[in-house]
This record gives sequence, structure tokens and C-alpha cells, in this order.
Amino acid sequence: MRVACFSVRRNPDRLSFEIEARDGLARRARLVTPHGPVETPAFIPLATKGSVRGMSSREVAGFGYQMVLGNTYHLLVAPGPDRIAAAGGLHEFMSWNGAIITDSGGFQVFSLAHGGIAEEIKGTGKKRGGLAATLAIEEEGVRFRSYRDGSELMLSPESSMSVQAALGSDIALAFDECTPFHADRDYTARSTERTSRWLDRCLAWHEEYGPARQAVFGIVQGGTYGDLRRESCQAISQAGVDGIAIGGTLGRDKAEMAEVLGLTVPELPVDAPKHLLGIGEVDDLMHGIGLGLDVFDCAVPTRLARHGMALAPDPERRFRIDIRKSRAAGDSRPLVADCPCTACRDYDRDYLNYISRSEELTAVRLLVEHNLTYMERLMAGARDAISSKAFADYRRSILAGAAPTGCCL
RNA sequence: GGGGGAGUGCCCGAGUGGUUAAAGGGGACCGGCUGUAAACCGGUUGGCUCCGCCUACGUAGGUUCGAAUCCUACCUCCCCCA
Repeated sequence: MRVACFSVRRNPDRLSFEIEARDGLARRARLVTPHGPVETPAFIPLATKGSVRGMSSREVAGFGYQMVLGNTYHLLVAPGPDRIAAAGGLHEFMSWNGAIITDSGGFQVFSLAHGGIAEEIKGTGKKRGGLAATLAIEEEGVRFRSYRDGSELMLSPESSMSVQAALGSDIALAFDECTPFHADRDYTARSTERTSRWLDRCLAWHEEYGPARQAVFGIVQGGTYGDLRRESCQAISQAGVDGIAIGGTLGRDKAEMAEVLGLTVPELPVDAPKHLLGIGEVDDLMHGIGLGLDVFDCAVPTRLARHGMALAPDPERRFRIDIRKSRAAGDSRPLVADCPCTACRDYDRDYLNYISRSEELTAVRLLVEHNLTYMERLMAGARDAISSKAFADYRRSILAGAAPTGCCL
């Protein structure tokens, strides 16, 4: 049974979403926020703590990005919503003129308890010492211990929305619990239902006190269970949100992720803007766009860069090249041929290998710029392909090892 | 010429009779990273016919049941006095 009653709160002051072209399920659209448009499909870099690590806001805009993602939990811990509000909101605070979507802190319920997605799936989170920063998950909300000073803090649907109101993001995400991969069906079901109740509370609070020009997205949970995903989709579709994000565990591997998304996306209203949270990698983006998803955010491009990995059209090596490997030493080729980023224009692999191994900050900056440039070109290429009804070919060529064709400068 | 000190695995550096193939760093190599506790986290790093053996703590001898650790000679380096 297809959900038909998607009640987008169509308020152009807050958010509009215009689909401009379709190619199969994929679509090219424009998400217009109070801080400008976002051409979709779009990849959104993370500015978790109010900064895209290693890059100035001006630089990020220069790479072609129109939206970044900030985090409620991290900005609550420091510097705190009051200080950001006093600065005139997060846009002003971080000198970012484009759109901002803020995550609700729901993911931190999961990540602070388990260490991360891979660690939770593999059960290796303990290796990092276990922060135990998530104290309790209750109907009211979640109690955390600040990893900064040990103090206790609570995040609830109301307080998360309140912080996001103070941050003044263009899109606020409803407070949710990201259920772990290892949660059983019973727990996932109860958690997902609670997340739905939390969504209602978020919307009620926002209706009353939230900024008029801030949109609210609900988050689909349900783990890897098809029926729970469906119920979550229905609850959100009927709640009166401005858009929908897909969260929660997407399974053990890419095959399972495809399965879960295959069960989830068709349950959502076609016309709603859809954001796939936390994904991802080059092939994942091609897959998600093919399903009709619009926005993607992920730590991977910036984090990999800090870890010495550059994105590259090499499916055999998971679309990345480890610039610190000795094979890069003495290699006078650019990182990626025809890439317009500084690393590729001005330097060769030999030099990048050397400065990266030397722990020079410049190496990190160059790789972050490269990866962000790569992702934006990948997405720009996808947008162009959709406009010319050639997305299937584009996707095929990218997965076969072709370089992104989009222009972002 | 006289006096003193030091030589340890790729590098630095602990260790002064047995539980030491030898702490700890660094480097190197491999792996991981998907709503960022992450410019981070694991693993490996003498050899082999690998659950045991061989080779190893400057070189060559010696003491001892047993030595990187004690003794002797030699080689090299550093410091001080002439």
C-alpha cells in the first residue's frame, strides 16, 4: 500500500522543492532554502562542530557547495547555543552564507555508545575504550555525559529543536534514536515507535516556538526490518514534515543497504525531498541517486582525506588512492588527471606522498580540497546526466572507473 | 701520552646473571574508517621444515648449570687532562 498523504508544509519562506528533470527514478531538483538554493542530487559536507575540518567556509563555497551539515549535540557541548545565537546564528558564527541542515543529536545516542558504524557492526567498539557517554534512553529523551567535561546533559525532542532553533539552521532534523545493527527486532520496533512519538513532539514544539523560516525533516528508522521501515515511513509521511531523511542502520554491507533502501524508498512520497543520512561512498551515491534520493551527507570524504586517502576513479581500490603508500613516492602523475583542485593542478603524487608522510598540515588541506572537489564534480555530473536522460550511462561509467565529469568551478 | 664514558634489533633507546627474540618510542608494511569521541584506530615488524629449533645485544675468547648483563684482549666512537 502506497502512502499518498504526504503533507508537506509548503511554505516557500521556509523551503521549496522543485523537481526539474526525471530520468527513471532519479531526479534533478532545486531545494530552495532561506539561505539559497541547493541543486540536487547533492552531496553535503559535514561541518559537525561548525567547521568543515581543514577548510574555511569561503573555500567550501568555492568548491561549489551550497549546504553543509552541523550537529546539535556537538554544538550544544561547545560552544553552546547561547553563544552561537549571540553571534547571530550558526550562519553568521561560521561565516557560511549557504544553507545549513543540522542533525538533531540522535545519531550521537548511537555513536557515543558504540564508537561508530563499522565498530558497532563488527563489535570492536570496545577497543577504543568505550566512552559510555550515553547514559540512558528514556521516553522523555536521552541523557548524555559530556565527553568534554563529564557533566550530564539531556537531549529531548524539545531541547534538540530548541538548540536547532538557536542555531538557526535552514533545515532541522527531528530528534531520533539511531538503532544499532545488533538491536533485535523487538527493541528496534519499540525504538522506532518512540522515534515517531518524538517526531510529533518535535513538530509540536517547532509549531509553537520554532523559527518560521526553518524547515523540519523527519527521520525514517526501522533498522533492517522491512515492516518497521514501512511503518516509520508512514508515520513520517502523515506527520506534516518538510522533508524526509533516512537514518538508522542500513545493514552489514552494501548488499544489505541496497535491500533496506529498496524496501524503504518506495514507501515514501515521491515528491518529498529525501535525504539519505550518513552515506557515503562513490558507488553508494550512484545507487542512491538511482533510487530517487536527493541529498547525501557523509564524513567519509573529509575523514579519508585526513587519513591520507584521495578519492579516485579506481573501483578496484574502492575509489580511493592511499597517497602515503610507498608506491606514490616517485610517481610524477597528478592524483587524478584533469581534476581542477589545487592538489591535482599544482602537485604530483610524489610530493603529496612526501608532505603527507611528513605530517604537514598542507597535505591534509590539499586532500580535503581534492575529495570535496571530487564529490561535487561527481554530483554535478549526475545532475547533468539526469537532465539529459543519461544517468544510467553516467552511473555505469563511474562504477567502471571513469572520472567524474561535472564542473563545479 | 694520561684519565673517564659508550657500543642493543631498520633508527633512537630500556635492560646489568635466568620468566629476554629482548620494554618503550620512531620508521616501515598491512588493514579499517559511511547523520565525525576520528589530522584517527587496529595489526605486523630476526629466520625457519613455526606450538619447536636456529641466529642475535661491537669482535674474539673466558667464568657459570645458565650471560645482552661478570672477566680478558682487541676494534670503534665521545668527553676531560697533557
